[in-house]
Amino acid sequence: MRWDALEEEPCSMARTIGVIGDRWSLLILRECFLRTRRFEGFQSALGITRHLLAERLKKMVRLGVLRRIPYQESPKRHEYILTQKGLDLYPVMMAIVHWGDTHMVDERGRPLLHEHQNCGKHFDPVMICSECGEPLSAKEVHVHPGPGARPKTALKAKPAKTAKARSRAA
Amino acid sequence: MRWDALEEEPCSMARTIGVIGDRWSLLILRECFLRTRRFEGFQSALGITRHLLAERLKKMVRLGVLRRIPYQESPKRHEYILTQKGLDLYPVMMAIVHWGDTHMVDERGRPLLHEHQNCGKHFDPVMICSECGEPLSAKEVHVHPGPGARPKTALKAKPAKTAKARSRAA
DNA sequence: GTCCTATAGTTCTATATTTGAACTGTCAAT
DNA sequence: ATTGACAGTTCAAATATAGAACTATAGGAC
Repeated sequence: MRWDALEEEPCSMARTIGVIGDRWSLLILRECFLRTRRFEGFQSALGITRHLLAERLKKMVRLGVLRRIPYQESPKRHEYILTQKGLDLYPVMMAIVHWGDTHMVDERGRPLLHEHQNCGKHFDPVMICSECGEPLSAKEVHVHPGPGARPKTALKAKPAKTAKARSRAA
Repeated sequence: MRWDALEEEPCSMARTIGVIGDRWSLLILRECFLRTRRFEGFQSALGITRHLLAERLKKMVRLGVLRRIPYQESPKRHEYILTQKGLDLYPVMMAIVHWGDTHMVDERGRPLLHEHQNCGKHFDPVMICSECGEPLSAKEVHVHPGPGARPKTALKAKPAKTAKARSRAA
């Protein structure tokens, strides 16, 4: 499967993976949320090759996650800022960070603490049901096909052939 | 940067990306949450090559996200189920799906609807602050170094050299 | 005006990863 | 004795990423 095929899948997760499903895009977005805006900033913070960085920034601009805006003339320079669509990825980022904080920290503890300006406290992100407000767990959720569903087919339907079946066909 | 270097980073996001930061791992996990358990099930649902599927399953078992348990003897067959560590990825999955539902659907609407058994309603996942219960947005959160932080260094510190600097050195 | 630096890229080759297709091995059913 | 289901493994070819150098514009130092 090619990357652009993902965006056509009748699955919101596959489509989103087409946007953020590679490590550099996710790390670039982390930097965006930490207020990095410029090419050199991303490059030195991440150690990503300049080639790939240029590529990924272009892609995320094309997909509407980042906007490229000039911050000076002569020489022309631009910076990359999150669009609303990009800002909306915040829960994804926080969910990822929180899982890492829970399962991947070493003995020294968390690398970053998050403070909610609203209440002034260090917090963890918690995911709840929009309807009843209770925390969500996988076991309490059932899925149903929605209006954009497709008859049950594989991402790529293709019957396997055995060696015997092939030799028969030949 | 190599993949295994990610797991050493003093950043919960980088470490998590080392686990789930590639498209196939995420799609395999999607299938796990949709109750797929077996090799052929993953393969036919995703169209992933058998080679990579075997590889990724092994990796996720090694990382403690999946457990490989026998479901029959002769011939020996195993299935892959989520550990608690794997189940804890649910908020990450839901956040990804929800972003796709918001920003990547076509005119036909959502491919999947989620029903919360608790309240019986179709819902969206909402991320809130564990302390005050208010929904989170990027702008209301400040980050501070935690106990596991490291003095400010790049993922990979390496000064750039200009052509001139190089010819001087030669 | 020549050199040096900062910034934002582009280009090139070497290496690593992924794809696609075929092959292996065990057992049950026909 | 053959076929099919299942869970992989193997290998060549295509694609992506890493690493390093190069290009371009402009400001300031000398």
